Amino acid sequence: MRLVIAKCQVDYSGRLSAHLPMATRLILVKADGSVSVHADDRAYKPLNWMSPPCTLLIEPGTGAEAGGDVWRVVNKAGEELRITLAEVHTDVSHELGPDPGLVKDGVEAHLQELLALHVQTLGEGWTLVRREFPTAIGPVDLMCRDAAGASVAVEIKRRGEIDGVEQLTRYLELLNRDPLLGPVSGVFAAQEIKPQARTLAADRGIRCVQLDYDDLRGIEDPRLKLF
Amino acid sequence: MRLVIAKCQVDYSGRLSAHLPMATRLILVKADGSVSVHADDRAYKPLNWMSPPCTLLIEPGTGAEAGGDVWRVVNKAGEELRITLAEVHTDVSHELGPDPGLVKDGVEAHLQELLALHVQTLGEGWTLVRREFPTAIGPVDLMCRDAAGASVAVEIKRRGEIDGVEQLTRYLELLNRDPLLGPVSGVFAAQEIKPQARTLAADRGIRCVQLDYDDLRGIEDPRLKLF
DNA sequence: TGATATATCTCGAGT
DNA sequence: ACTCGAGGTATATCA
Repeated sequence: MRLVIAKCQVDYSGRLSAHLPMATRLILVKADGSVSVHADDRAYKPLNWMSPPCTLLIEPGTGAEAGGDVWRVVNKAGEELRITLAEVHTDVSHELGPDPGLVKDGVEAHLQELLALHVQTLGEGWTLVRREFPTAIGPVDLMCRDAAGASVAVEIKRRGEIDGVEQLTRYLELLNRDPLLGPVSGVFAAQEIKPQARTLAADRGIRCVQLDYDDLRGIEDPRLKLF
Repeated sequence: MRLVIAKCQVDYSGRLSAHLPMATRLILVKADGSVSVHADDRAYKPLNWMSPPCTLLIEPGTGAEAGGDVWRVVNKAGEELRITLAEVHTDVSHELGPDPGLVKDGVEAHLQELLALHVQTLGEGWTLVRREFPTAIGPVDLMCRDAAGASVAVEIKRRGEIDGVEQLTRYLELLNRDPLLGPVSGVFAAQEIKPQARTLAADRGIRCVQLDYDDLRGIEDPRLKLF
């Protein structure tokens, strides 16, 4: 990893064109060859960048002025990030080695696990038929039966948006062509459901259920509640 | 901007939980108080971060060992990024000042502007009714009339994918419920149209038009072409 | 402030 | 190589 703080001008041409006028910024060159340019705000997003795989070519500046070099970062798609250096304030390098990587908890897969364990939160007397119930166009998150024994397809999202409703609609359309399954209704379950998604679901006769991750995780054996 | 290269362990708890085992990484502290942790790969995305507005509290390590400090970065929502330092290899600071900011060209908004100015590229004798034509589920990018006076809804994307076709389909379904507008047909216009999107559009009777940004920008007053 | 749409989205998994 | 889905998406715009 090489860290350069320098006055620079940056031009990107590729999927779009973007231009950064001359100013002092941080330039990050990583071991995989990628380059990013950061201002002194926003944690997440660089002002400009080139993702790996890409190649950095340094063209020495003409004459004696400090900086002056032009860095050209190019990738296979023909995109180019061109950095023109004017004054270099800092230039340090350090070998970091590979990173052991990130461990996450609380993503959609966990919601599915938890809800599979507690389908009764969707309705009294409901039972789980199976997780990842296969269809021709992909697996339904949960297939359940309600207290009356009717089939219910459940689509789970962390954030429920319109796309998720469309997805469940496609499943339901397909599943309802199978007379053996009988009529299949739908439940759209998410930690957060956008108004648009709610509206579309209502229009399609799909029930929306808001999930609480901590509640689901905290559900105790109901027998314990007798005491 | 403060740049620290250090062996560190990182834990995030907030919208989910995430953990990074002890390893050498770059820690970026920006002037707005935001903090990000980078490995030696991937230009764009930090391993972990806290977006502004947030507060950095440094708790001195116990005893004499180098590093040892614990950094706690918290925001108003109660999310916390906790960085435990073990060995500090580099620690430099530099004042960057505000950035003049990025100038972009070629995004969807520009395509919409240009196409609104040149609806005749969609068909001889076409006219623009209005941009951002409102419907109950959101605005249609362009509403036009063809040479025969029939309504046409135009959805514009930089990259045309299946979602865009679904979106236009929803608009068309809604618009065609309004007998005053008469039958409304659809045009899906994009710089690049994925085969899947093209197929779905054909299935729905939606015409696909591939846009060329440079062509659109370069269209001159037709009268000039007489000379 | 909340909702909505865009993004050089990025990134990973699966085909 | 391409597609699809998820993301602590982030970010800007608009009500």
